[in-house]
Amino acid sequence: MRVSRDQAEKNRQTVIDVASQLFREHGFDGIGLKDLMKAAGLTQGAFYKQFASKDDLAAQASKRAFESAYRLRSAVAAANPQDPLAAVIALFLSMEHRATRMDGCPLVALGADAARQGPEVKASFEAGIKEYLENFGRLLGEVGGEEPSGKAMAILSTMVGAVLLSRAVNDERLAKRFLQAAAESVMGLSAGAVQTGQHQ
Amino acid sequence: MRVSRDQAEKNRQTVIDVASQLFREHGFDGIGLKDLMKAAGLTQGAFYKQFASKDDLAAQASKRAFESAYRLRSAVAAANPQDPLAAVIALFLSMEHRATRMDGCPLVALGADAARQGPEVKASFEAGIKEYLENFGRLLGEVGGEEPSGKAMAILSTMVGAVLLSRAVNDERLAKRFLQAAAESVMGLSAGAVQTGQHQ
DNA sequence: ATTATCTATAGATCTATAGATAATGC
DNA sequence: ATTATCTATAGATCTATAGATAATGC
Repeated sequence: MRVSRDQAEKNRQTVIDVASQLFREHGFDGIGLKDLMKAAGLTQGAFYKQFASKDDLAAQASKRAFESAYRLRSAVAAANPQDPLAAVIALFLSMEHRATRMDGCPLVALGADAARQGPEVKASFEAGIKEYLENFGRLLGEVGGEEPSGKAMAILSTMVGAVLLSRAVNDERLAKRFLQAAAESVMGLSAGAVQTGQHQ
Repeated sequence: MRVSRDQAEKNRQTVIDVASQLFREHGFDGIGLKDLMKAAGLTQGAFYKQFASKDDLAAQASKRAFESAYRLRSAVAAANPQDPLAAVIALFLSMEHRATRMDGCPLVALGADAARQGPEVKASFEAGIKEYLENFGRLLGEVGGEEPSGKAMAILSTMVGAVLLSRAVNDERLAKRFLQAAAESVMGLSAGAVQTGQHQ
């Protein structure tokens, strides 16, 4: 029954990965520990050797979700050196992003849930939001001031709101128009940004 | 024990009102029927004479939440005939709105939850979103075309995202800056709107 | 000897239903 | 006679814990 420490650590990472997806899909309250552990290939009994509580897992899974969102943005930016910001915006405001809650932005999927959670989860979200803002600031060609810029905050707000609203309506045409309207608005906001061809 | 039909109908309305607030506060999965009925001054047993299921109540409570949001927008617009749009925007992007989830915009509080709910709840949200867009279209001075305008969609997306993000961070200063950045961006988008002094 | 995972379970809570009760509505 | 609400409960599920098991790590 017992596995090696190496394997135990791998199992723990799998639980966090799986939880980061299933929480985004069902909400923090929409899935139980039994189903989470089963999806990770374990039983519920193993949970409390790995995590202090469901809240603890929620905080770690949130952090993980922001990490994979960051990795995806970086990869897309690197693949489009001529206009990395436009590429990141297009990815965020795509119908594919709307369709894949499980792998999408945690702010859209869990932002409202996070506002109701304990301090651990909220800390993960606050850090994730600041990372988004720094990231956008750099893509906008801003010098790395310590304060996030209003422009970055407006862009993030618009994109998060648009994907949220596009998911809340069944009408696919309306959903698409939300994403397009946000894209136009955000591209307008980012116009005038220095195009250095550099990113990260 | 039995009450008059009049009183029974009043009780039903109270349940819907209370649920529209408590769902916004705790999420659809964050509060049970027992607590909802208790908050309405009844016991859980009375629930199923009034509603078909929790989903049914969720759909009706969502509709009610959009109605009271609409009433509030109308009142604020009527009280500020010189610039009703600016007044509605200022209300939406206020720290008071951020603080009162229970009485605030259902899109911010429950938009992500709604995307995971059944068709009844989603229908309430779709109708509520279309109402917001028509409302903003009129305030922008647009003639009432059948299609919501991209401008109205961008404004709604930005405001919903900004309040959502402002609630997800603990840092009050950052929260305020999100709202301010969104206000500036949205006022820029709405510039050029016809100022007729008429509303509704 | 230690420990990662398992099965089993405690105790609380969830949605939904059943039957009793007491007031309304005819 | 009808029925709105109550108490009580069924059956499922939730988080968390306890103790058994079997493999690792020393």
